[in-house]
Amino acid sequence: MEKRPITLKDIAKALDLSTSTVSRAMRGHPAISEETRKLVQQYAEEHKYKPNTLALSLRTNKNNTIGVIVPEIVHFFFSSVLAGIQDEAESENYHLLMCNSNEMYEREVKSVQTLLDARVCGILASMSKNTLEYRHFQNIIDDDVHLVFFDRICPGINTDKVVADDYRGAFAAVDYLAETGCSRIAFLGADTHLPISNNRRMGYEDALRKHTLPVEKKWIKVCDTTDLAQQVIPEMLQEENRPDAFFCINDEVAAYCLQIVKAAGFRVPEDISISGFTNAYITEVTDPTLTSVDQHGYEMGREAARLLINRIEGVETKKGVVSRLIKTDLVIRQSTR
Amino acid sequence: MEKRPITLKDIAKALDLSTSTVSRAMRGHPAISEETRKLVQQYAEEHKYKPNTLALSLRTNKNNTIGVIVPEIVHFFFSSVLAGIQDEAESENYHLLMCNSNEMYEREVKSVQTLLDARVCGILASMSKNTLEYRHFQNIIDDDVHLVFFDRICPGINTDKVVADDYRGAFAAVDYLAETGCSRIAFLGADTHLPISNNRRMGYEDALRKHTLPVEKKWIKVCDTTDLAQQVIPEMLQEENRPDAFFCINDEVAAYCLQIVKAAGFRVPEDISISGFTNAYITEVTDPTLTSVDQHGYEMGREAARLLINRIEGVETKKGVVSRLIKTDLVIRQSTR
DNA sequence: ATTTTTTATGCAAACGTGTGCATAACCTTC
DNA sequence: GAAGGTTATGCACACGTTTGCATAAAAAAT
Repeated sequence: MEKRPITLKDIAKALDLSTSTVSRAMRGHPAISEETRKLVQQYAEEHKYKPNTLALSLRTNKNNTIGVIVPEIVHFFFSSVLAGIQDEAESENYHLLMCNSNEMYEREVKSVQTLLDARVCGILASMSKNTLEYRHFQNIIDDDVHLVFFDRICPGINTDKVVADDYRGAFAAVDYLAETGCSRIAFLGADTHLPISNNRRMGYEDALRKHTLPVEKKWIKVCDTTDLAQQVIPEMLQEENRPDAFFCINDEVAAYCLQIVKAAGFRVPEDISISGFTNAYITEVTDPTLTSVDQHGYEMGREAARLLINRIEGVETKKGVVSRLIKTDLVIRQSTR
Repeated sequence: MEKRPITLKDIAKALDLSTSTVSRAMRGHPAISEETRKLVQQYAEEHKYKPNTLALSLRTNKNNTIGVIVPEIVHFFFSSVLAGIQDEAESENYHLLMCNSNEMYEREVKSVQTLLDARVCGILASMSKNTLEYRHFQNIIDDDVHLVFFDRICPGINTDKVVADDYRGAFAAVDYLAETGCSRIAFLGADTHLPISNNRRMGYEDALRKHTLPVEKKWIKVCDTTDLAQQVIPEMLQEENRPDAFFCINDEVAAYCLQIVKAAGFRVPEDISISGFTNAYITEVTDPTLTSVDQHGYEMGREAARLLINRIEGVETKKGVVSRLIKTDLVIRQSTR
């Protein structure tokens, strides 16, 4: 009844050879005669021999698996990154162990534990929003497991990272807004401890300065969820000196911003311009369609996976930290003039 | 330099015991004295002993890993399912090995191979659109690996499945369209060999019959991508007897349909009603927002994972095929009257 | 005091591979 | 024909666990 898969030992017994000979024959060791090599390989082929990866892993202490921790799965950007990681890993014959922190610190810690217990060769991680304690990430490094951060890097940990060029993306978008006549440009960002938000804000501010526009505190808000959008944006619209453009940290906020602005009776882009960030699918279905900054998540995923694999296999030998920057591209649609 | 993780053997040596005793002490075997048990467990705790899962897997021939094959990752519905699978697997201490067929038959076959080679305990799969040959799925069963299909089931393979109640979802949507005064309701579906499409079409037809509306061939089209939408919908709008409602197989097509219909000068929902399927994120950002049928992807993922794990652990003992139906819910928004 | 039972521990094999070393057989060379 | 070289194969162990069986020591029963 039980159909046990065929092993090297079985082949050895059947062909009256030792397992070592069979093992060597399979991997084309030079000290094996052409004759027996063919014999063994043919027999293996016929009986559909599959090396037991578990045994192999135990032997070599390498399981060819890399772990991924994302803060969210149902998310255009992160799923794009995941797709890139997946493709790169697959082409290099690595398996993918996926964990989802769900933007919760505790689950992030647990995910790290899970991956270390599974003895992965390396970990790709994007930090949860509310993670302020970094001990668990340090544990990875202390265990001599390679670690590469992508997008949401961890400021307290000194390790390789792949990030989008947030500064230039933000600069390009705000520069465009200013050039098309907007002068009161609001920045809807995330918590200041997140580098992605800070970098974009610097791009935003520098673009304003380039056009000699003032950097006003009241136009810079933490507003990175749709809930916050419902709360923050209406208030801003009611001020005597309301913004004439919104540069949003992500496309969801931008889409909600668009709805709120329209509902308040303003025309987009004639009265108010709006730009998002990510260039997610939804930018094409709003009315008007949304201008956004493409983050190239797929490429970021590929790049991060490649870097990690290079580290694992010793191809990347740089002693210090390797930082890769993924270019960002402004995609102009109808929500800006 | 090399920081080798501590093993049972190390503990044994340090405490001058045999590895077997240490092993038993760790797992609370009754034939071990309270004294040594505490001694061992404390030492293990202090030295942060972690059982080597690879060795364990080899020993028990179970690696506590389940494989998932999805046709697409950057996809609201599939990523929702993935999130559900992930949560359920994690709570049952199973790892997740993820594969992405990218709607390509060849990659699907390769993914199955990958997962079988990795010796997963079971596989969750949703079929690629253009898969017509089922040999690779049969291989899974022949290898005595558990297999559960979700959503896009494979008609030729006799195994457990979890699907949405497509029939009732479609029925509810079309019923609603008819009740709100639509009488020329178009069905934009997928290829007929996909059960999800057929089931929805049956729901569509039955709802029409309930309202004694004719089932017209010319209003039933294969149109499941945005590319096809651009091509099919304008033609339908130009006919003398144009549809006054579109029931679309997914929300992307519905969103594009909405754009096309609006661009052609029709009002939604006054002139033409539109309903999607899935209840993805985009339904809330279009203008008007989109009526859709919620497929509860997350629940489907959880249910599928639970069923698979029950099979693996022998909890689910039913001899034949287990079929689970996930309820669907019509969510009414502004694109219908 | 001897036998039986109980209790706690160790030995050795197993899971499927890979590899250093030994060895046997064959071939070359003088 | 013996020494040395080459070629092909096998032995034994290692990776880290678990587990059936044997066994030593202690306790209980006769």
